Amino acid sequence: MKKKAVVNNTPVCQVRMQAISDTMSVLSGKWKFHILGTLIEGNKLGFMDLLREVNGIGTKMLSKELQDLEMNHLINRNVMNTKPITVEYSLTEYGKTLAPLIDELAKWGVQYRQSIYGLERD
Amino acid sequence: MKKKAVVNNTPVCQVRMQAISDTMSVLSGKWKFHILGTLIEGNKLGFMDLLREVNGIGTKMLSKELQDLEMNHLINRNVMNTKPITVEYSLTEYGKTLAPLIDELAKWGVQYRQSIYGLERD
DNA sequence: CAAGGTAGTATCCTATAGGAAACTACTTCC
DNA sequence: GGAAGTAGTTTCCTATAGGATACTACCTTG
Repeated sequence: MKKKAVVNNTPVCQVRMQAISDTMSVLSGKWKFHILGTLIEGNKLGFMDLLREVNGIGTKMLSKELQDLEMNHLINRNVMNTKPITVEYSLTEYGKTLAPLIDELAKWGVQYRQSIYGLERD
Repeated sequence: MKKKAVVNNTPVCQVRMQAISDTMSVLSGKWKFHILGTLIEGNKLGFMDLLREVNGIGTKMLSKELQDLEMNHLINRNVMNTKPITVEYSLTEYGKTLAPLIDELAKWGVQYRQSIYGLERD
């Protein structure tokens, strides 16, 4: 009897693995989830707003990550016609489809922290 | 009027950002989602099974990531009492709580790919 | 005209994530 | 006894992610 694949090498399973890679490559790096998470809460935010809200990020990374997200049509960059020029970053409609994923991420993190500090059942 | 935080610096918002960081640190790296995703499908898998199923991973990375996951109580490592010694990796009950998150990740990836290759609405 | 706000760029540097390949150690099959 | 399977470990190497810092450029306010 020849050794068969243990799980599925059916299309559906290949697709699943591919899909995980895709999502990870779009949301790669240390900051994208934070930025998106902040924009979900904040609706429309300027560059300096995000710099303040996203704890620990610097201008270089913020600038670069915002460009990445914009290129993938997850956020809008709107240069406003104000006296000191301001820029409004916001989620696109498409970017909003990430909300369930990010909520799930946050939900699990909350419950993870509880499982460690709440009850030391080790 | 003093400049106030634009979003919320309320506890709930701090907690959310913290939670995202927590989840990301537990699931950091290139492979953890793939490994967990495979174990969700495969139930119980050996080292070589995982090496075959997780496309592109090498022994060093697989070994290291499995150790990480085990340390965080997300997977079990069971050395079986077989003739050529085998090891069974499986999700812990706690690890299974990641299923919704990973499903969400995969779901979004599938729909992302469709949005690119399906309809070129650029 | 200096200070402070807006929104970034540019440069330099380093820690580390992760790949490739070789190697251990044990067993069973042919 | 050599090949092939189990499950890893070790070493060496490099690309790059990301931090710190300084800088541009424009506008407003005192």
